[in-house]
Amino acid sequence: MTTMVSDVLAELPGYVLQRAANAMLADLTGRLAEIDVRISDAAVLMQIAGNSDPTSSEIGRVLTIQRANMAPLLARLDKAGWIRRSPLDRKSSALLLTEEGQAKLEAIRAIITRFEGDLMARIPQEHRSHFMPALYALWDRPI
Amino acid sequence: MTTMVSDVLAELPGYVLQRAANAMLADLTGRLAEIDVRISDAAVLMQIAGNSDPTSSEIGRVLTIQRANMAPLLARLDKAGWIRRSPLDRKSSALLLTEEGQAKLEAIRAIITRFEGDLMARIPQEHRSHFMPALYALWDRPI
DNA sequence: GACCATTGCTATTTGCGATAGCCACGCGCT
DNA sequence: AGCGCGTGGCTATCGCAAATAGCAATGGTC
Repeated sequence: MTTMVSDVLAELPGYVLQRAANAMLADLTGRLAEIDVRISDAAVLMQIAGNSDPTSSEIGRVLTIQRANMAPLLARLDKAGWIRRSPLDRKSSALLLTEEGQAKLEAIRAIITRFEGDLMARIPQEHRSHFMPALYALWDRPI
Repeated sequence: MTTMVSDVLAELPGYVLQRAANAMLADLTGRLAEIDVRISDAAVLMQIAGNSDPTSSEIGRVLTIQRANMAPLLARLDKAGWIRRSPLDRKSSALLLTEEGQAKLEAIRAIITRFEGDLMARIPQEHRSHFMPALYALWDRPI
């Protein structure tokens, strides 16, 4: 008995969205694992690099990661030697990439660029230009 | 100082896909919570209803849920009185919906139907018909 | 009848997110 | 200047989904 069971959910948009996101995530997770980076690491490093003197809370706000969850994440990045904190006042610190962090970031960027290219390439070209606009419509972006 | 930090990842398709999926998931989770159902519950119940005498492993295979993770999930559904097991042989059992399970399923279907409608409605109509085909291209469907 | 894959399960771990609570600091208000 | 509210950074803990390892027993195949 092979698979007499059919996926009756396969035509539900929400379900298919979830499956697609999962497949994408698994792929990217695997690619980043080869340089010992998690997706959340990559996201935070890229946000730090792309903004000037961001604080932990600010990064958390853009990425929708709560302060409480930023703490251990940043601790890992710190321990890995990729970021460092530079006090802005007695309360908050700016996050900065170290030399090692910059190097790691370049490796990450290379992987991401290739990954996003591969991703879009999988979408038949007649649908490709509609992909991002459709997704934006579903993402409740906080401004 | 409001939010001087911009989301530099916002143009990456994979990232936006993930954000859209998250928004969708959060919405559906909330709607199903009102009838005390989790998304995974709903998925399993719908698969059981849509196939004849499926076993736990078969359902797990279509939904990509490992056997080990099916066990506690089914235990919950069983405890809730929504499913029951009918032995096929001494090794496997067919999963069946109870009366209560059928009733719950109807409530689930109502919510899902509405949800999927709302979801598609958010997508500007010029992109709408491209949505599912694009996602299918990303989902490595196991036949 | 023997062997091997499969079934259903327990137990444990990891990743990610959410909640609650803490202390200290800054900022705006009067 | 002083007060108080909101915020920043953090610890600790929980929930959920998924993954791994291992196990006993069965079914199917040769």
